[in-house]
Amino acid sequence: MGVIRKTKAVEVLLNEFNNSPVAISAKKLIDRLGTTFNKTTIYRVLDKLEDDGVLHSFLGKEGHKWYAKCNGCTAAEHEDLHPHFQCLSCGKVDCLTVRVSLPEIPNRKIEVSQLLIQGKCEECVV
Amino acid sequence: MGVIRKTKAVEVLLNEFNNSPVAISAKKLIDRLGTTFNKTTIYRVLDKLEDDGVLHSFLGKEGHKWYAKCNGCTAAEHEDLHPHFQCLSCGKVDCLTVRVSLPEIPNRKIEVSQLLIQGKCEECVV
DNA sequence: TTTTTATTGCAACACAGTTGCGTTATCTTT
DNA sequence: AAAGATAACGCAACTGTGTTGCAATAAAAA
Repeated sequence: MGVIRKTKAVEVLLNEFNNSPVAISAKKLIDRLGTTFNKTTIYRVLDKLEDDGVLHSFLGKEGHKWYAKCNGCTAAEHEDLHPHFQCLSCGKVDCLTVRVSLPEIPNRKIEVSQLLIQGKCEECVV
Repeated sequence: MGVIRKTKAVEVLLNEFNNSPVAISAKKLIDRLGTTFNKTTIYRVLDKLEDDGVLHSFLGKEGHKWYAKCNGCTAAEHEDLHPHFQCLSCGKVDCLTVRVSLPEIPNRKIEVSQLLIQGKCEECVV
């Protein structure tokens, strides 16, 4: 696949991620841009950007999909194995820069992995 | 909360987990037992067993809920921080016995964490 | 400018999980 | 053992993300 045409939707969505250091959920993007673009379009553009290695996705608190900019991923392979931190108070999700060492698992082939850590973020820890 | 009454549904569901070394998804339990019990009942019993520290839950591949027996959890606190392995071919989910050391995260309070590793299980690796 | 076809919007759908409420079953009290 | 209290159940209708089919539109190629 791959993003072929530079459309308004692609441009606006990329802009959202360039202006945000944190991850954004599909739902939030629809809340934000749903009057300008149809939700179907938003879901489809996010899908494509992920296939292209521009964004990576993961599942947050309630199984909802979140997206964030990739670092060093290609369309061929998503290299991001970094953990995500979701605040249980404000809902915010950060990409953590730490690398996690996966445990040894005999006889199995690891393809993807995602580590979601939940708790209270800097602002919500009183 | 806590499971108070020993009903048929509780008994049958506990039995499912006692006979299974792997995790089971809520959906699969409904497929299996949906003619005997209403799906609402199944969801509610699973909820309760989790509150009681009998089962722990986590999110699998598509954000679906999976349950497995707890080891050393109490109603007060779920101690299970072990990772889960889901096979992308057959869908099976195992609880891994390895402990994962979480990365240091300054200024944040970690409450829960879940590590889902995906790939091919022993039987599906050719 | 015309043609090609990727992308969009719309409406309807899919489906795991939830909620309200009247009924039933379990446990307690007498 | 029977009556009363209430937790648990079944049912039906509902939520809310996310998806699909298809006709209309717009980006890029010819």
